[in-house]
Amino acid sequence: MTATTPTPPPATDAAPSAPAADAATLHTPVNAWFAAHARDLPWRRPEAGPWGVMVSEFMLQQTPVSRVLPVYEQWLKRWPRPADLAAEPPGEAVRAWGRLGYPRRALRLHAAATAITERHGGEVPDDHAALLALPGVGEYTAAAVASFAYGRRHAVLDTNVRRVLARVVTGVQYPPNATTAAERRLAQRLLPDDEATAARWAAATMELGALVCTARTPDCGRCPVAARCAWRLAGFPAHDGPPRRGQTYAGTDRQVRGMLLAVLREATGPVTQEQMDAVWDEPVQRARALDGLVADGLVEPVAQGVYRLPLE
DNA sequence: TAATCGTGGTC
DNA sequence: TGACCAAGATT
Repeated sequence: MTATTPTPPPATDAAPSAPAADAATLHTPVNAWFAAHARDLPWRRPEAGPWGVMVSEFMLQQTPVSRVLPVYEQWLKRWPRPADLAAEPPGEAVRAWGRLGYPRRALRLHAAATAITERHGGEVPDDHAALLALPGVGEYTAAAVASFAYGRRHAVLDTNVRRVLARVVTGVQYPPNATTAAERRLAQRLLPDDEATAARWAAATMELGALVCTARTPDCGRCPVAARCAWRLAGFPAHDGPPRRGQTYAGTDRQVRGMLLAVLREATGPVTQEQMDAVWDEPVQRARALDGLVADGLVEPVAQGVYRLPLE
């Protein structure tokens, strides 16, 4: 709703009366744009392999690329295969997660590595259903790994793709709050028939959303399908539905959990209650946050008033 | 379905 | 300057 008015594309790029966007007219320009403008991200290089792709997908859940890059490099160097990670205590994954946020992802990635080692011979599965069965892998991540790592044909619906489709095809500024069946049908309908083209399309639409068709200030002048964008052709109508609920953070349990876990991460061994009490002075909320961390398996009680990152 | 779950950068 | 946003999953 507060997005800046998009930059109009140069007149030469806009066909006078372009037809509405459809699958046939979108694949070629979007994939060509991707070929020319894709970022050189480490998990896109051949040497990353399926495990590198999976690690990146876990880290990128709700976390910007710029913050993932250094941690990704450390992880892949330290744990080049799933079995390497599975061989260490889950607490080491939590510690190495650093400040990426949502540390349960570290725990789930460790659990996924364990499952891959035990059930899949140490190889990241290439099958969507097998991927979906892994801890921390939902519909998006399963499709992303199958598509990016193995070239499979899947609709990959992340926040970028949802926004691109909402604008280019549906003609609205933003997609709904939660992914709808209609969005899935649309993504499925737009998926190229050819497997390799579909995999490229998945990465290309994501990249287009990340670099050009951004949430706040889309740069239509650089968009390969601006001439056929339904939202643009409609005159950039503003989002009407209810505003997305804000993610307030200051003073919440999440903030307290984060501060408590930071104490554990930065310590080399077990930590005393006293050390944790020092970072938050409201005792009820502090206790609730710590209980939550223990319940989630992110913190392990060692003895009365002593805690550590989980060894199992 | 809606709430919960971190952290930091941007405008 | 505070609200919004960032390759979601789980319950």
